[in-house]
Amino acid sequence: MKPSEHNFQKVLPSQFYLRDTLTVARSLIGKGLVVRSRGELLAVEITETEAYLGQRDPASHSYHGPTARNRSMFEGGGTCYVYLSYGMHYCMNVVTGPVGVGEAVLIRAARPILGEPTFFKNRKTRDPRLLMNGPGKLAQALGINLSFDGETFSSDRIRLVNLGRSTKTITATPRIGISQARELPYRFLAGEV
DNA sequence: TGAATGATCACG
DNA sequence: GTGATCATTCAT
Repeated sequence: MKPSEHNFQKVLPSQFYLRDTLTVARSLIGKGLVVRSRGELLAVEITETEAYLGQRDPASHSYHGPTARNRSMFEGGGTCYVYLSYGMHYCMNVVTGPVGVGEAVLIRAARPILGEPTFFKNRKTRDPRLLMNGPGKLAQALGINLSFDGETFSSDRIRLVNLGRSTKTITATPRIGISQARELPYRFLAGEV
């Protein structure tokens, strides 16, 4: 389907986010992320995610309970949690489960659907492979920053939608860039490894 | 392989 | 208040 034929109207229902976090992480592969940035509509298809299981997961920001930074992780399924990573990159998460639980899915990578010229401009690269193949790169391409923290994924500004596609193969592997619980296969990718 | 770069958090 | 750590990226 050409980008112009998308309407991005099939917003994911709140029920989507209330399932088990690993299920949500897997289900987000192939879904559409739509962002309105300075009046321009941007859209990508999610290709890589990681689950962070809250207070039972030592690698999760919410492992030690609520803090000023992770506050939005506890605000319930469908909330957007954005944080500054390594002092220079933003990373975006989809909160899952009921209010107070503190679980979320990190969006790690995607492929462009709409707004590609803006993505290249934001990323300052010419190589399509380096456009959004990492959480910091994805956020930079989409213009995500802390002002999106606490937003809900059914808003006009940022939303998650069903693209009506099915992803044939989804692979699970260990998570990237963590030092705790490295062995757990909580990372999900579209396709084979 | 390591520098960049700054917020966060546990600890005392 | 302090220092180790960090759900990363990029150039070397």
